[in-house]
Amino acid sequence: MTNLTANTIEHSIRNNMLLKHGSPQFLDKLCENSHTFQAPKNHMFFLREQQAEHFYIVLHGWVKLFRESIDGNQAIIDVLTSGHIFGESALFENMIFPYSAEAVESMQLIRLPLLSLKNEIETNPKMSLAMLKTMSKHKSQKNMELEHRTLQNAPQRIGCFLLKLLPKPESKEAQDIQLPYDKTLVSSRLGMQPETFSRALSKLKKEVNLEVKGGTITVTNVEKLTLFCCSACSTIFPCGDH
Amino acid sequence: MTNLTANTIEHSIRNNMLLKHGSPQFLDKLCENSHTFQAPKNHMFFLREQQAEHFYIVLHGWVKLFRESIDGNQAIIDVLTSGHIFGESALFENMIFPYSAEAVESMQLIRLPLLSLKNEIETNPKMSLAMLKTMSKHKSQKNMELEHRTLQNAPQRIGCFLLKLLPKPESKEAQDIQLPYDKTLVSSRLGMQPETFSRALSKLKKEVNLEVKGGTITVTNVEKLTLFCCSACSTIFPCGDH
DNA sequence: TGCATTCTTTGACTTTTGTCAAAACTTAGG
DNA sequence: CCTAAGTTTTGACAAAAGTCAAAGAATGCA
Repeated sequence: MTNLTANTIEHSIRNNMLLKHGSPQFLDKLCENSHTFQAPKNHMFFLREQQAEHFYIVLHGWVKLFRESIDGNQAIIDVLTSGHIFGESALFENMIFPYSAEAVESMQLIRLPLLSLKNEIETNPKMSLAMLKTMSKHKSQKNMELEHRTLQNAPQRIGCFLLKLLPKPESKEAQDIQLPYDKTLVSSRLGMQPETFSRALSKLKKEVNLEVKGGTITVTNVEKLTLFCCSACSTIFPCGDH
Repeated sequence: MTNLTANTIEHSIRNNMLLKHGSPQFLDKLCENSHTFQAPKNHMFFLREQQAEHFYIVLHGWVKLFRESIDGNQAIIDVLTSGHIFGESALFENMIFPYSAEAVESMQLIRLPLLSLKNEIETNPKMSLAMLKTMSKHKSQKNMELEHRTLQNAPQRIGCFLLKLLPKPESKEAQDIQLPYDKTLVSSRLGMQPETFSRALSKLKKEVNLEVKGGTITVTNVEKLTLFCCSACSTIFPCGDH
């Protein structure tokens, strides 16, 4: 686990994909008002509909962002790890969180004041352009996901998920993948039941020669996997959907 | 059909939800460089992957935005009508259109230079904030759609689609709805086959007492419809997903 | 180390959605 | 007014995904 010196924390703030575009004063203030902490597994950072005062940077571990239906089902919106921020969406939703956020495992984070970010976006054109870029990426990822739900079946969606985890996306040689979180969460991230996931993975395994041992998956034939998944899709891997 | 005086065209540009936040000079230039035209049914405005030079405002009629998979299936991204713009997404995708656009029926539009918009967003903070707002709305709509695909079945998705078309969303009295485009397109907009749509609509009809006559649907019991659809969802109608 | 908890897989079955073919219905043009 | 083309519905069946229950694995903690 990361050793949390003041330096690594500042680094995470100042080098964040989005935040780094802020003014020096903004970044200084942000660092000053940051609160670093450890959250245990299943910790709820906030609930949907709640008034938003902070946003978060993940230092270590995984968070899931989700919504719950009236009759008690969950829809996973995203699952994030180191370097990613969450909660910032409330900025554009009247300072109300549009999703709930829960720690998937014990994790380290930085909590930051949302109002500072709001102010910086509204007053620093560079920052609003950076936000625009970030948001646009999110949007096109959502479009991609929707396309996947429409055109791909369960084994194909799993294959696509695996492709994005390849350590060497460009290489065609056999590669090992480690599932980043448990299979139950992967399945709901992909919008299917755990049982469906399990069976679909077996099917995929036979279809494209995977070796599965727990959360470790060896892709023997990257090309075969790519063909299997991407033929149902509008782009062929590597497709920028990362 | 609208009578296309120079006035109505300028009005559509200057009062567009996004564009109206531009500077006077920008709007003047935009009006100057606008090209208004009529497109026949099935006209392709552009194809995905194509270099983008223009974006469009719909004056009349419906466009569909979509992608096509390698093996020939379509995923509908959106279906838009009067007042909406399309093609502008290329701005954030290296000036490459991320979807194809086709006229659903004979329609009227304005074609505008994308570079002007790009420049305005990059130099006018007000405009970039307006773009941010627009984009954020799109993003949260996509999240909503994804939630629907995850949690709702076919009849519920149709019901939800109908709710958004209610002339008096707040009122609970019986109301007539006119489907805005043909059922085949509605079904693919909702991510299902036409046959599934047809059967799911019959089911919905029985379940919540609809009267269906062609493209005209009478909702007798708004509350019942709401309950039927929204119980699978994280918010109850009217849910801001418009 | 060993138990308890949680995760994952499997089996049997149901429900939902898709597919293909044909019939019924609409609609626009001639 | 009638035909031709396109849209919508229906039937029969197939495939995909969900459900429920139970058995197997893996994991963490005491």
